[in-house]
Amino acid sequence: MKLYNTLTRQKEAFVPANPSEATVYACGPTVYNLIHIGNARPLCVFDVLRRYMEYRGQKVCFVQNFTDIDDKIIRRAQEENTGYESIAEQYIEEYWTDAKGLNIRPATIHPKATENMQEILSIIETLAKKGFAYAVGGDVYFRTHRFAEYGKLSGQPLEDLEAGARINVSEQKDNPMDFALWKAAKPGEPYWSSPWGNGRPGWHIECSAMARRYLGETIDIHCGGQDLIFPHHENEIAQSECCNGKPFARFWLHNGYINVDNIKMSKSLGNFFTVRDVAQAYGYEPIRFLMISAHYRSPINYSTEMIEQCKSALSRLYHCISELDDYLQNTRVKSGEKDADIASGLLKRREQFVAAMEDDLNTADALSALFELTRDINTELAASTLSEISGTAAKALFEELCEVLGLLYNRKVDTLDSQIEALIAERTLARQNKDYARSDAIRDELKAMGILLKDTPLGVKWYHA
RNA sequence: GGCGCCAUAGCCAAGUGGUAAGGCAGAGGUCUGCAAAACCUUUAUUCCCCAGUUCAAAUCUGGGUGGCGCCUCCA
Repeated sequence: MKLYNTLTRQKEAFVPANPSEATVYACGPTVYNLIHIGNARPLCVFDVLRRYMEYRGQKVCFVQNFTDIDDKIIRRAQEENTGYESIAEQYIEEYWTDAKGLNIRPATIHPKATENMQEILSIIETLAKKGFAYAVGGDVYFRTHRFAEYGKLSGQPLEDLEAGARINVSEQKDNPMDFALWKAAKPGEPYWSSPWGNGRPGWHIECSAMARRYLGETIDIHCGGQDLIFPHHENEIAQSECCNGKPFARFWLHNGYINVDNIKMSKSLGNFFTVRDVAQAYGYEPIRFLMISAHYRSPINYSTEMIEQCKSALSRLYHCISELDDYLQNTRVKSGEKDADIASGLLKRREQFVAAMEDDLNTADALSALFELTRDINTELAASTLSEISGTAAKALFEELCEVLGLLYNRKVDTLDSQIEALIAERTLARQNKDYARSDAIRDELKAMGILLKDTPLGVKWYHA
C-alpha cells in the first residue's frame, strides 16, 4: 500500500515497523463546540484508512485524542459560567453523536489530555534536562533553535519562518519561534501542579505525550488536517524527537480542506457549517459520501448542491442492494450458466477497488468500482440471470466494499406507522379506481414525509428518502 | 518575503506518457397510469493558454494566466 508522506513529499510503500500491529495517531477534536464539516473530513478519511488497513489483514492500534483542556475551552466555560470539565464533557458527548452518525468507528483508544498529565510533565522535564526547554515566570518554552531539524515537516527553515512571523513577539520568550510546553495558570483558571508552578499543558505537548504513552516513541502514521502541519505537527516532532532521541512518526498524512465558495471553511471567517446542521437537513451519510468522493488530499468545495448530489448517488447504491435482496429472497434457482462469468466479473471489481485503495487511498476511484459493480448487478437483475450462488456472491462483494468505505449503514428495514400504511393502502385503492389525481397527491404527501414509493408488478414498494 | 497546492463535460471528480473512469443533472429507450420511481443506453475528437521533448502528452519540461492554502488558533 502506497501512502503520500508529507515528510518526504512523495508516495511511499507503507509497511508498519512492527508488522503485527500498525500504530496510528490521529489528532482529535478540541471539545469546545460542535464539530463542523471541515472537522468531519479527517474523521471520515482516516476512518477509511483504518478500515482499509484492517480489510487487508493489518492489525491497527488507532489512537485519537480529545483535547479537553485548552484556552478555547476555558474561554467557553467562562462565558457560560461553568467549569471547563462540563464544557469538555458536553462536547465529547456531542462528538459521539456526530461520529456515530457519520459511521466513524471508535478508535482503539480515545485518551484525554487531562488524563495524561504525568506523561506530559515527564516529557517537559526531560526536555528541560536536555536543555531544549526553559522556564520563564511559570511558563515553559521549547527552544526551537536547539533542534536543527526544526521545519523539516513544513519545509520551512527556521530563518524563513521568522522572516514571515506574524506572531506578536512574546515578552517572555527568548525567540519568537519558541512555543509553550507549559502555561502558567492565571487567576481563576484550572491548573495542575508542576515543578514550574501551577499551570496547564501547551497544545502541542499533549499529542506528543499521548502518542508516546499509548503507541510508543516512534509511531507508524500520524495524521490530521493540512492546517496542522505548521505549527502543531512541526512542534510535536521537535518535542518528541528531542525528548526521545528517535524519529517521532514514520508517515505523516494530511487531508485537504473543506472550502466554501473556494475559501477555506473556518470559524474565524464564519463560513462554516456544523455537521449537526447539515445532518438535520440531509442526513449524516451524504456528508461521509462527500468526504470519500474526492481524494483525501484535494480540496472539496462544500455546497448544498454537492450534498444533494451525494444523496442522489447514495440512493442508487441503496436501491441496488435492496433490489438484490428482494431478488435473492424470491429466486429458486440454485446455480446458473452465467455463474462462472459473474464470479470472474466480481473478482475484477474487487481488484479494481483494491488497486485504487492501494494507491494512496484513492477513494474516488474505489467508489467508481463500487458504482460499476452496481451497474453490473442491476444489469443481471434486469435480465434475471443471477442464481442463488452468483447473487449471493454479488451481494457479499457489494457489502464488503461498502463496509471498507463505511457506506450504506442505514439499511434499516423498519416498519411503517399505521398512518403511513393507511395512506399507502388508500393510494393503491385510488390507483385501482384510476383516480390518479388522488394517488399522485398521496404519493407527494408521503414524499414530503420521507417515504418514496415505487410501483412494481408485484405491488407497491416503499423506501426511506 | 518564504514554502506549497490546484486548473479535466452544465455541476462534482478519477486518470500523471499510449489515445478521456465514475457520480449528479440532461437526452433516448424499457417498464408504466402517453405517471412517478427504477433500470439500460447515451452525453468531453478533448483535458486553462503558449512553446518544447517524444513515434505518442490531459499526463514530462519551460513560460504565461487564473484560483487557493500555510508561515497566528484552526481538521
